[in-house]
Amino acid sequence: MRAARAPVELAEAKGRGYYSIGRAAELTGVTAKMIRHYESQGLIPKANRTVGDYRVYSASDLHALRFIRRARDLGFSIKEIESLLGLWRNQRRASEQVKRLAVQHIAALDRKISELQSMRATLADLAAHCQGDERPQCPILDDLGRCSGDQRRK
Amino acid sequence: MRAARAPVELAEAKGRGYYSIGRAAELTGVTAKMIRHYESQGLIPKANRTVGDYRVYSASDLHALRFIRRARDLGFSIKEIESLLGLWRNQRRASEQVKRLAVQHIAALDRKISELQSMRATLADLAAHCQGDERPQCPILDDLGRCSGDQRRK
DNA sequence: CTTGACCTTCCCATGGTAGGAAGGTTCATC
DNA sequence: GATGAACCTTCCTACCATGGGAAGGTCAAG
Repeated sequence: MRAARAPVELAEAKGRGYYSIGRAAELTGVTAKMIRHYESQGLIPKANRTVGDYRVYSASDLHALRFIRRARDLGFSIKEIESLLGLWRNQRRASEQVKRLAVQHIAALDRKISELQSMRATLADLAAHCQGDERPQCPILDDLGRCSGDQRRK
Repeated sequence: MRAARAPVELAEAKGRGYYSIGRAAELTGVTAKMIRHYESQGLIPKANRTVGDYRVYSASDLHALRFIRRARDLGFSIKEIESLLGLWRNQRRASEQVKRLAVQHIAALDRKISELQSMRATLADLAAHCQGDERPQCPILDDLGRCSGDQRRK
């Protein structure tokens, strides 16, 4: 029997309900690469290691990884996820703070969406006027090449 | 008719209708940084230089830069712009080729848009159920932390 | 000749993800 | 107890478009 906090062997860790990084990746949908990356960025705490220096993850570590995965699927940036994780772990948070982050993010998504929609509309309009045949005449290129109004960026 | 390809002085170049990189940037909305970058990437040909090694741009160079700027505003990638520029310069292109690129890009924009819309919808739904008050109970965090279905990536 | 605006090149950073090389660990099977 | 596969380790590179900044050269005007 090994003394308390000394690094353990992989098999033993598994027996105690720990998971290797590959298994954690499978179970959470976050690649092993990204788990290491998040650790190096400080988004998640440094994982415990076995004697062979393998990372091991507990069920609650997996829980956090799933949280991250889900938040990324919703388009939150790593910084935002850092905040969300903080609130998640803080039992005394006010849901108002969480909602504020969510609402801000919704607004950001809306901005992105309407930006893309405006591109799409312009391009669809151009394409609609293009014959799309073997002739060289093309309103799309004509438009792209035209000297348009204000060239200066915001 | 200008005698040779010998580099000229800046003042002389300006007199002949050439523009410095800073001026070109102002006039096209493409920053000087990006103009150099595009040149290094081969998107635009190497600029002519003065004896002092300053880049100079002709009116038609500016035209191409505006083309690039406009295409980027429409969300085309550099690779796509490379193709578009090729077609633009080729007087014998078929407008069909241009249209195909445009249509493909519209489809890509549509995919992005609906991806963002789906994120937005999920998040708005979560936010709608969150009281947003001083209490810690929060459906947004609850959802993020919940073990959802299939974690494996495509 | 000096000043200051403008230019040059070169390096570094962003953000999120992935690929790969070179080498060590674990574990099951012979 | 050796071998080989599967897995892990660290470290470096790349993507894409953009921008920041340093160190130094060029140019026009005073």
